[in-house]
Amino acid sequence: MRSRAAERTLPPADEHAARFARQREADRSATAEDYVELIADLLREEGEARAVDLARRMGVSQATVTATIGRLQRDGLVETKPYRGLFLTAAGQEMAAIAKARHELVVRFLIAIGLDAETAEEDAEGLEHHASEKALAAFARFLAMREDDAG
Amino acid sequence: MRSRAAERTLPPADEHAARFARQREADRSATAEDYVELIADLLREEGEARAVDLARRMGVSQATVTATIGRLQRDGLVETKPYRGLFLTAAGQEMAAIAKARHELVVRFLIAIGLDAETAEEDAEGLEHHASEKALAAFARFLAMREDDAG
DNA sequence: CACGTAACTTAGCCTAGGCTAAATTTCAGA
DNA sequence: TCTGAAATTTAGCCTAGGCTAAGTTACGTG
Ligand SMILES: [Mn+2]
Ligand SMILES: [Mn+2]
Ligand SMILES: [Mn+2]
Ligand SMILES: [Mn+2]
Repeated sequence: MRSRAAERTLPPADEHAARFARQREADRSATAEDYVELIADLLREEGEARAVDLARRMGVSQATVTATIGRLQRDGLVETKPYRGLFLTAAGQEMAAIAKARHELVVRFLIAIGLDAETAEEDAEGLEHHASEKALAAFARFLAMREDDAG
Repeated sequence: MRSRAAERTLPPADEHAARFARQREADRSATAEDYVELIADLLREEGEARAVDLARRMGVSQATVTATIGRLQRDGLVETKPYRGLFLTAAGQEMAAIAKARHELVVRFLIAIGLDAETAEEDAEGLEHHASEKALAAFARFLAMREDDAG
């Protein structure tokens, strides 16, 4: 009988720990992903990506942007020409493309299950960093299936 | 014609910033949620919640657990009787209940859209902290609808 | 009952990512 | 060309959340 495992037991400790470790890993890469995605968007839509605009759009001080950009440079994702705005390395462009594709997939999926567009965008900004490849594939399948029905 | 807004424009800066701010807020509360949820699980399933077990299951050192518990105590979520394990305050129990319900809703939803149980658990550990109330409601609707179909 | 081990805490360190205030640099307009 | 405002950087600070190593404390067992 047991309706919906209310007495779900705890997983093995090491497996449990691995889940949290994966989550911490995702948290660490989230900032880099958001920054390179934003830089790519600004380059495409405004022609240049300035630190001021990053600060404004991230809701953060310019000093914070400078520090973060320093880390992104150290990690080979961003290049700067002093007082000339920001550019993405090949690695940065690749990360941005992946981040953007993932972001848009998550948004479309959330809208498909009934969220309004603005909430979908808000939630996607966080959710995108924690969805595994398998989850993204499931989202894509769901969207594809839905299009078939509409076909 | 335009198939799927490839030229999606950037949102207003303040709205954009608000999304990131919300995400940072969610990140800040994630640790507390995971800890109180785990403490509640351990209390229920093992009868007590020891710091050692938290460390093992979180994949973190005992010193880290001590420090984190200190913050949770400061924030009125946890109580400790020295060398007697951990307990939740009323606020802690409430947060744990909400976290657990949300966790399970996310897991069920992920399974419903085609994820295997283990991946669902892994992803839920991160996703749960970034799904808005509206998103959770959409997940619940989806599950309810699915049960109707099966009915 | 004492004593070794496990549990816990403390001390000291680190990084990411926030902040403000104070330089510094660039650039456009008078 | 000069000069002031805007953009950027630097300096100095903070918290969360990690770590290791070195104490302390409690407890079960011989
Ligand atoms: Mn994001
Ligand atoms: Mn994004
Ligand atoms: Mn979690
Ligand atoms: Mn959880």
